[in-house]
Amino acid sequence: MKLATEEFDRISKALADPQRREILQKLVARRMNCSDVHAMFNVSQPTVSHHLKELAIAGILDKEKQGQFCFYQVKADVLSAYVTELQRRLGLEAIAVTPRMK
Amino acid sequence: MKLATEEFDRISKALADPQRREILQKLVARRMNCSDVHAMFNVSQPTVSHHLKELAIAGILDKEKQGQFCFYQVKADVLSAYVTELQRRLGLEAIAVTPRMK
DNA sequence: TAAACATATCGATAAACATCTATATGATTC
DNA sequence: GAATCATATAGATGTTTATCGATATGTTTA
Repeated sequence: MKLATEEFDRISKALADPQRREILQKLVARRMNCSDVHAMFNVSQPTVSHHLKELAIAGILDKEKQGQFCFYQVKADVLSAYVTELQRRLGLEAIAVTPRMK
Repeated sequence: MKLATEEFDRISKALADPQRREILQKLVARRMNCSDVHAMFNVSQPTVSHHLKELAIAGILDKEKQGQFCFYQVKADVLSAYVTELQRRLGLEAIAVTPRMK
């Protein structure tokens, strides 16, 4: 999977915020809905919603609506592609990066 | 090499800006001084100086003064450590990342 | 259908930041 | 030592952004 420059830029920016990185890390462990995430952090529900949206727009979260709930899930292949591209740009050995789990 | 959370945060933020990433990429190819970098981009000299400072504070550039010139050089080991830590946090296989050249 | 719940959007605010011009500092050269 | 060059700092400006409270929208349940 090849990332366009625009996508790469978006992801870099999405990963720049510590709060967003923490949210993402929780979602790496398991798929969750908005209120699950909200319960884990000391920020308001709109703030969580905003961050999830940013991560989804960046393409690293998949959003799936189920009734009144909205589940967010990490797109490991996009993250892999991002890290690979980052390595390339930084002049590091481009070892293929694979998701830990299927 | 293990990165503290604070260093990791700094680097993430340093890599969030496209202009800074482009500057960094030029420095990956070869060590340069400030005016060399300045000549490559359409931003003012103070802006270049600012970006180089940010990258240096983040720990991914080494700054070496030689007379009136100031050379900046990529610290590949720090970048490697950053990418490795990023992979770990993103739940990707933690394959050791090594610099392309010694 | 009314109440409760989950999520998103709106509008505001304060802080961070990328950039500029002007200037200071320090090194080289004539 | 005056002029020139390389870099850094100061101060200002406009933009982006992280966050909030209030509210809208849509869904489930009593």
